[in-house]
Amino acid sequence: MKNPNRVFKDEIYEQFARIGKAVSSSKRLELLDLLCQGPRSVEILAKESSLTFANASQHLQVLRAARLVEADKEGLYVIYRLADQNVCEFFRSMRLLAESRLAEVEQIKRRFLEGREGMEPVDCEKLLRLVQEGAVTVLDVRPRVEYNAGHIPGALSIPLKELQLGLADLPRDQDIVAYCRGPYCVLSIQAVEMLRALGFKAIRLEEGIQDLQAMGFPIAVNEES
Amino acid sequence: MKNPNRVFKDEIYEQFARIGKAVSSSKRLELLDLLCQGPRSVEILAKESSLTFANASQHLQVLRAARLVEADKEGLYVIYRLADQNVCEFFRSMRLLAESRLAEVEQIKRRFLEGREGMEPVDCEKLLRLVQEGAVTVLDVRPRVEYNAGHIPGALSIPLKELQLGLADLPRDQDIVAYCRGPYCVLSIQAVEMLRALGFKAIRLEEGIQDLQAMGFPIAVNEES
DNA sequence: TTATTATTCAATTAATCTATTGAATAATTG
DNA sequence: CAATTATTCAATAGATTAATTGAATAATAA
Repeated sequence: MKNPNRVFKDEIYEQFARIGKAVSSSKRLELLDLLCQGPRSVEILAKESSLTFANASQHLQVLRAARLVEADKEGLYVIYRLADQNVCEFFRSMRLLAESRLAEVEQIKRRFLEGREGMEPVDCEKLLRLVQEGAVTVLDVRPRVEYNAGHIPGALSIPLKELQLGLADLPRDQDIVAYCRGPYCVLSIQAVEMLRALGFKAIRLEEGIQDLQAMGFPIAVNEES
Repeated sequence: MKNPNRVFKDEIYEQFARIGKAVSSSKRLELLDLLCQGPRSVEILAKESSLTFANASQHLQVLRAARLVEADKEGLYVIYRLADQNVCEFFRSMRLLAESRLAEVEQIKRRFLEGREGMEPVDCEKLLRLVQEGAVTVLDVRPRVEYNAGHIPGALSIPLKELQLGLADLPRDQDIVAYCRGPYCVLSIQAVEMLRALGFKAIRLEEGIQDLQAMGFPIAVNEES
């Protein structure tokens, strides 16, 4: 039972499993997905993922122990961020694997969109065509910090919470394509529903910035002030 | 507590976590790694991973429940295989993430190779050069079935177990580059040690077929008889 | 200094996972 | 048919994990 080859393999796969264990909880995956959008404080992460602070903090520490995220204290806040961009790509490949292998994902998505007619998203190739024709306004409804960290070039930033106030900036005669963090972020769905109710022609882009980036589309960044 | 957006997110991330749970055990990762080399019976998988049959069977069923592997009964044997090639790529990206983020992996590898002088592997760019110069014999020491499923073009197949018998086919005046399943498979290390003890000039390639394939190198396949 | 705020720690409980054992099943062979 | 072989199932004990609660810490503001 002490064959050195066996010990070696056990130790190595045990290390790989550290990554697996870190991503084996739905809440940690949600936190990781949020962190793919940019660094955040525990407080914000906890709110966005409907966790208590203590609970979010514990999950973040598990992610940190697996070296997927890092944290720095900035004044009163602890700011967590991805340890590096590969983590974001790894998360994405896991998501894509789940989407392609687990029929339940499609099912859950369909059930959620049930009764919301015309919520079928445009895909990003089509968006690109529309943009090039100049026939469309692209609208980023994520919080402003996320827009600053990376957005579709030329997109307008109106966070969902401020949408009521920002209506004046939106054209009534053009299609509006709203996007947010990706297929499982509901901000763009809410934005489209709201805009339609107000008489705008709004449609939804399913992909988030991470997806577009991975697909090779250009991304615009605003320097932090 | 029944906000439909929250329910949707919980359900979606719970699905993603199915993949994470499946790869959160070191033994399942070892099984998955083996299956990346090709389909196997429970018996063989159990032996290679030092698990009891019952235990291997249970782990394989967990992998199957996450839809990462599939199984078919062929006569007396149940043959497990990867559900699709993306699973192999996902495993590889997880391995690369662990290698880049977890210093312990490098440490364990170093400790294992300690005392085995000159076991530093050649990298595959260098191998390519050597092959093109015709100055080298490439030796695949994996079991014959794995060789048949995919190997380096022009490589000689002598499974480690048959190496003693196959020595006559090996040149004494040329470098021999042995390879196996990858950096955590010890077959090529054992082969190189054995060959050196017998006076051959042997070196090791760290990468396995999966890595070479992912890097875009050509792979040769023998049709099954 | 005290109070406030954000985060972490510690202890508990409930739930889940792992390895182990031995029995059950199912296909094949004698 | 009985025996053999490969695999799975079921039951258990031990270990690990997750959520909850309330207290502790650490930085800042009053």
